[in-house]
Amino acid sequence: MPELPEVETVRVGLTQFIIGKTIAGVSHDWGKSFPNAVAEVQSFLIGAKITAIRRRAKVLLIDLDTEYSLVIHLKMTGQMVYRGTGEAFGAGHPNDSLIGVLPNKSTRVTLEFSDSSKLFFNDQRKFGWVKLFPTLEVPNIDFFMKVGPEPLSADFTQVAFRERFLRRPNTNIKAALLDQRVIAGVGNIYADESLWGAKIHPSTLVKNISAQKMNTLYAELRYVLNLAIEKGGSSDRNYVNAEGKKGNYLTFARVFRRENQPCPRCSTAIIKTRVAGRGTHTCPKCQKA
DNA sequence: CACTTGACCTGTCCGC
DNA sequence: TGCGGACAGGTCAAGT
Repeated sequence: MPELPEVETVRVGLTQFIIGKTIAGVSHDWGKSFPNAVAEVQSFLIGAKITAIRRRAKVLLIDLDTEYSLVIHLKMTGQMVYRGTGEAFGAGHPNDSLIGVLPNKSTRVTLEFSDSSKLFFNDQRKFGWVKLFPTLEVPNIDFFMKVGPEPLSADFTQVAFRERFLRRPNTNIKAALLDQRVIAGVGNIYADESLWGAKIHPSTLVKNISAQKMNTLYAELRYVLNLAIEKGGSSDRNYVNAEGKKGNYLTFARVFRRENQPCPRCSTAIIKTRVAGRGTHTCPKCQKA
């Protein structure tokens, strides 16, 4: 799913549902989805109470009072779906039409809490994972050592934005936006949406983009990320929030998944091409190569 | 070193 | 209706 706005939406939902709960049981059916040893899980997870839910880049962190944290990456198709005490886990649940009976064939990890409510990690493509780390070691995970700044943090300025990108002058701007070491949290949807907003062609080399255009991109990126959070993220296929509900951003999208539809600015038909190895949506008139 | 491609998986859609 | 191929929100490792 899951770019910054989707993971943030899940974080807010989980904060509402599972803070203060005690983990009573864990099960998983796919080693790569939850690679920690069983003994480790027993020692540091069972009986632990959830103290906080955090997000960094596209990664979700569930902090426990054992000073361990669950570190979760949803990759392309991951879901974290909560079902409360007294809610049906299958037939009868209000979200059945979307998610259906849980666990389902995509469920890789299930956490059961002491009040019998449950949290399901579903992941059709099995790229995602849940790992257990000592909370203090989380910042030392290789990914976190390399990842760039949060684009929505209050102290992330347009000057800092330009400086980060100028470290990759010979890369095309789309690849640079997707590179988590440059800035955190941007994926294919919001890369395309923000480049359309700034009228920049995705293949343009970073060094050939003016400071003024980069300032516009900074503003457009923050605009689309904030709007997407407000709309509960984008549900292109699998993404759902902690309640199992879809996000609404794509009804507002200007180019993503809108090939052959009119550009909202100039009515030219949106085209789909391939840039940086990814499906890429542009207006051929507004975004000149 | 910087940049690109393939691999990791399952499922769906599209053309023949 | 079946089958092969391309493609899907993300990262890594390996290749050039």
